Amino acid sequence: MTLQDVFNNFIEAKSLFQNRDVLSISFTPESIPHREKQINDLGKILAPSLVGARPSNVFIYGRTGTGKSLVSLYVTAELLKTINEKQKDVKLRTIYINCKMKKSADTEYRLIASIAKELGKDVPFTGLPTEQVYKMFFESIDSEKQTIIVIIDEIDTLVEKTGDGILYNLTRINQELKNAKVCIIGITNNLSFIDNLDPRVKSSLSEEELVFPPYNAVQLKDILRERAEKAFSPESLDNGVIEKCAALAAQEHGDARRALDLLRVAGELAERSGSAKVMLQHVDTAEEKIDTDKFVEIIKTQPKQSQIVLYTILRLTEAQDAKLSGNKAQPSGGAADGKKEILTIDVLTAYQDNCRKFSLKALTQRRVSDLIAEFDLFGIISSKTVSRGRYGRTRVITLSLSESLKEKVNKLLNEVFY
DNA sequence: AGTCCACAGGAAGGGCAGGCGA
DNA sequence: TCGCCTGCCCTTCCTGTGGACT
Repeated sequence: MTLQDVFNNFIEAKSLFQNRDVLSISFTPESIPHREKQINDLGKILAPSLVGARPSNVFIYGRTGTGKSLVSLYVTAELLKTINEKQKDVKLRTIYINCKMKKSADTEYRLIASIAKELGKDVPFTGLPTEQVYKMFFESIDSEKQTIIVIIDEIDTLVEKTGDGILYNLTRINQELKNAKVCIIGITNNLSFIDNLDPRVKSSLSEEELVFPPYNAVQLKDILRERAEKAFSPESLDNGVIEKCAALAAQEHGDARRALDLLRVAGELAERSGSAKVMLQHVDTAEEKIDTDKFVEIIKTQPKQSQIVLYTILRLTEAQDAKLSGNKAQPSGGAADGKKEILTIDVLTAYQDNCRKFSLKALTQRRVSDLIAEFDLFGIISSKTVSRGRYGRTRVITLSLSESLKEKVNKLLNEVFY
């Protein structure tokens, strides 16, 4: 089959999808099922902006995919709509910033610069003193009588990196403004985040608090059904597909994003395989594919030093597995003898060997320790610090990749180093 | 009860790249 | 071009830690 055939087939084939964008994360639906209470609560809190008053700052908690960002965007959009229709003399602006977007708002400078940019000020990515950026920011908001609602998504990422000084500055901002009023909506999925904040920041940022509980399987099913109706052509889904996606995502702390991803990827897989319907097995494959893609993408984008650390852990795990299966073959040896755990020192020495092998400069133990911790955070390995008494404290490291994923990562890293 | 191990992980700061204004 | 600023990656130095050993 030539590439032209592939394209022709794609054009001619009856698509399972009507509008696949409906299943993407960035799609804003007309209604948000099972979030009526949160929408109303947030609406009540933000309503003062309709008459030009400053709403209380709000803090929104909830795990990923519980609709926090969606509800915030929805409510602010509705506010703007209402103002356009009924309160034309009131000026309201809303700004949405996601701190997890790398290089856009993960430092104090970048956050302020992003907000200022949204307000039409041209601020360079870097180069100016932070104080000057603040000044530009103040000027841009205080230039007229207006209310500005700033939604800061993944606010914990920002504070983790830069400390809570920036939140202190932001929550105090209203005392310095003459014309404008600023309201901050902080969104986080880290439930213990606010407890670690400076008490002054804590009290002013969380004047109001909203909690978004996870969706259960039934609610996820409703959400999926509504989206699927718009996303897929009629009769494109086999019985039980939606239920399965909902159930799988419900296991994963009720993450609607995950449910939508599953459905979308299952649909794409079905379409690619030429199936007339999305079947249950497509959902299974989709689940595996999503996990694989996530990990492979993370590993691919890591710097070389991180990759070599992971490569080392992979080699050590392999060597250990080989040893274990060797012991099984000859039971006299006893499995316990062969079961050597992988410790920080093992990784470090093997890593240094590998660096020599690939002519790379080896990093210090301190840094390698951080890289190992990063992989733990990604969920690629799992490590547990254990105290071995007289033999010190160390980390026991195990690879948490499935066999098929291990193979893929292995291939990827081999390509990088050979 | 005290010691000691082998780290974990915090703090401080160096060096470099990228970007700005003068 | 120079001086200045920020972000990032990294090192150095240091303190803290939990449990086996003495």
